[in-house]
Amino acid sequence: MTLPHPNTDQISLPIVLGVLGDPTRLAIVRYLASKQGVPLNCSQFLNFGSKTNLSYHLAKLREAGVTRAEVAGTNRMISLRRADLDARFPGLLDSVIAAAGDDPALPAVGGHDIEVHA
Amino acid sequence: MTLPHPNTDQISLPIVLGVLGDPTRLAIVRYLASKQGVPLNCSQFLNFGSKTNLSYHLAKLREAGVTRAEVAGTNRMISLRRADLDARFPGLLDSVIAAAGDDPALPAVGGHDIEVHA
DNA sequence: CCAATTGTTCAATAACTCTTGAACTAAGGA
DNA sequence: TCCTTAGTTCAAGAGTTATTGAACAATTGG
Repeated sequence: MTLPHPNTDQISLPIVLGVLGDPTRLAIVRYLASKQGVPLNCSQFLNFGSKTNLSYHLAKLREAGVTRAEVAGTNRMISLRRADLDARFPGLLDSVIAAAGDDPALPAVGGHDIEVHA
Repeated sequence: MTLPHPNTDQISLPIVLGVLGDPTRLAIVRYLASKQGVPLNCSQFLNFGSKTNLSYHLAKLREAGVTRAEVAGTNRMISLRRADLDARFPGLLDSVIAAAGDDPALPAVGGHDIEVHA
């Protein structure tokens, strides 16, 4: 029941760059980075289009080695593979996240905070 | 007769990442970086596919703000916009180039050195 | 067991990307 | 002037990507 992930040495630079070259995915990565290593389930960022589309983009990120998805019941806990990416491409993720933070043209880091009781 | 380039503040992160997420263009960038700021004309890297295709990829790089192309007679002198990219996305270009340098799966930094007399 | 919740997979479609050859423009040199 | 050299533009093709709704699987809770 575990989902397929590349291991660290299989992560490819052009694939990672290509995957990050999409505004939706960049926003997802930025959102994950803003949560400082806490894994999150998908429903916390349903701002990113339809359910199907989010699933599609999360699969792209996972298959590229940018994120990790762990199955927890009916949820998938998504986290950034910070350490793996830093080991493979030192400084890359940090500079991308920093650059994304400055860019007002990007979709805002959405994700409603969890509210008990709506 | 000058070709269109974005100015520094128009350079977009997702576009730059998308443009760099192609092995051919990454190889071109890597080649330019290896020449340390010396502008080059196109014919020096005709290893990158057909003439048309090289023109296509160089236009992508230029339009994204990654390279500058200056017209010099019948040649175009191509250079990396290092300073502009560093100003806009600090550390990004360096980490990409460093990462590309380690990746054996990427096309080699070709570009035949200019030989007088074949 | 039945229903609700989470997320994936499938099929379809519109849009975009890469690649090519042929035709073109523009500058330089004999 | 005519030929060559350097690149671009055009038209077309194959292939890929992003997006959607419908149908599906799997877990949790009554």
